[in-house]
Amino acid sequence: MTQDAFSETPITTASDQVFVDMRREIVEGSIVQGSKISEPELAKRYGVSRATLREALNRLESCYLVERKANVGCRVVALTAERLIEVYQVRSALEGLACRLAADNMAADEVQSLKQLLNQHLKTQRVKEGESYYQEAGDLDFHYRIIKGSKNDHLIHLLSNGLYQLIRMYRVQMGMVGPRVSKAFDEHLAIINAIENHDGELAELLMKRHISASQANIQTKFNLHAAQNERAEQ
Amino acid sequence: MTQDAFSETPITTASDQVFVDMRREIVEGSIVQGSKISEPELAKRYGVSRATLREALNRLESCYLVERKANVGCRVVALTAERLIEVYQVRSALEGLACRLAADNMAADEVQSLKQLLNQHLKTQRVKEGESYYQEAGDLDFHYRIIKGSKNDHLIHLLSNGLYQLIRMYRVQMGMVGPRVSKAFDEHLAIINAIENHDGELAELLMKRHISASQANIQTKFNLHAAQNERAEQ
DNA sequence: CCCCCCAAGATTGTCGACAATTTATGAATA
DNA sequence: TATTCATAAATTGTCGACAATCTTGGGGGG
Repeated sequence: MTQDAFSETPITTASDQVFVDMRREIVEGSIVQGSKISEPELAKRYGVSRATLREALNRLESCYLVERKANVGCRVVALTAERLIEVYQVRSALEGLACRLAADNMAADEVQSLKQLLNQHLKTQRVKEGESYYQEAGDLDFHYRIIKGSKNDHLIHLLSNGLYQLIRMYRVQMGMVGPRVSKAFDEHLAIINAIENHDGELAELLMKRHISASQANIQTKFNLHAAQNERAEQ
Repeated sequence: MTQDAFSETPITTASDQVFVDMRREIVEGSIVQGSKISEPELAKRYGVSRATLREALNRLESCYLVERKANVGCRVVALTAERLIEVYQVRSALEGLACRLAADNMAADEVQSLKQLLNQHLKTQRVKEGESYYQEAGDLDFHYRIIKGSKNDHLIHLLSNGLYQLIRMYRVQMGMVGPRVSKAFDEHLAIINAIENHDGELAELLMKRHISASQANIQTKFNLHAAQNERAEQ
């Protein structure tokens, strides 16, 4: 599974392409957070007309990566501590729900496949100790499968097309490569066990706790970042 | 508070106007659920160019009122029983969260104002017995204030600009004027009391239960509707 | 010296037309 | 008669240009 796991959009039209490209650049920070977006400039850069670019901007707004004001323009979302908290509060509630539903609705083979994936991640983790593979792609993959396991299309859309790009943006730009790898693995294991036992209540609780831990982890990095920036400005 | 309580968008541009107009027509059923949308036709009807109309369609898609397929077109969302369940599962989780946060973050005067509003609704309800005023506008108002009381902007946006138009669409088109009025009032009272006592856990629980009851109520109407339609088709 | 106002420049919103794709129509074949 | 394929019609996607709005810079008045 690639880093574009959550973008299941088949790219047919030109604005699709621009949307996907811009999304990657924003998430990775090539287009810096908080910066203003000039329509004529970017249209030229991507080699499309302004109408096509605006179509892409609309979709980026839908997934909270840019913000728009009438007659003023677009700017990339700013990664603040407050927003991080807000997003994670919402994420916790929604993914908790997804987890509870998955305990009822996930097919047996889906559960088995996910357990297998976890084991595979464990191996990979041992081999590439210290690498960010597991934390980045592996973690996303795990969460994504559970979300889909909820079988609630509205919820799936809300999380994969709505929140996760923003979450990834925080993770990538904060440089999430911490020592949480092994801990996260254990937490993942407990969650999948609860799901396998169809214990929705427990699964929800564990997922919420897992996400809280993840939030605390990012927040630490965030403060570190902020401190660095302050020092740099002096 | 009007029925447009959840549309806080100041209408500056032409596409804003089309967006608001179309949203009302879709929610109220003037543009029938499930029907295909012809861009040239509607553009002419609203007296704007296709570009402007498409801008509005993009926003309608963002709040789940229309669905889009590349190179095929737009159609109004279809009100199915499955979707109703999905939406209410999400609503329950999100508004439960909002309620829990409101118990911590709502200012004392906001709480007082809300209690006052409830009493006012009680009076109005007695006067206009059987009218749908309370259930429609009053209920929306109550929920909206709590959502805003969460002070979580992301959550507020997700609910008011995202879910509530779709919820209203179900309620309006199912003709929600039931006998749940007095029951709903008691439930609202219990919720606001929990919030006043800063008991977030209880407030969340009560809100989730309140929403479940509301869902059951709509679902009954929905089945009635479906039965009627079946009979009509024979 | 600061503030307000006005004009010039730049940016966004809107329009009509063209290109690309999908859908409808109908003739030919099995 | 049902099916398939090719062609025509209609719809969506994209473009470049114009209109409306906001921003910037400078000059005049307090």
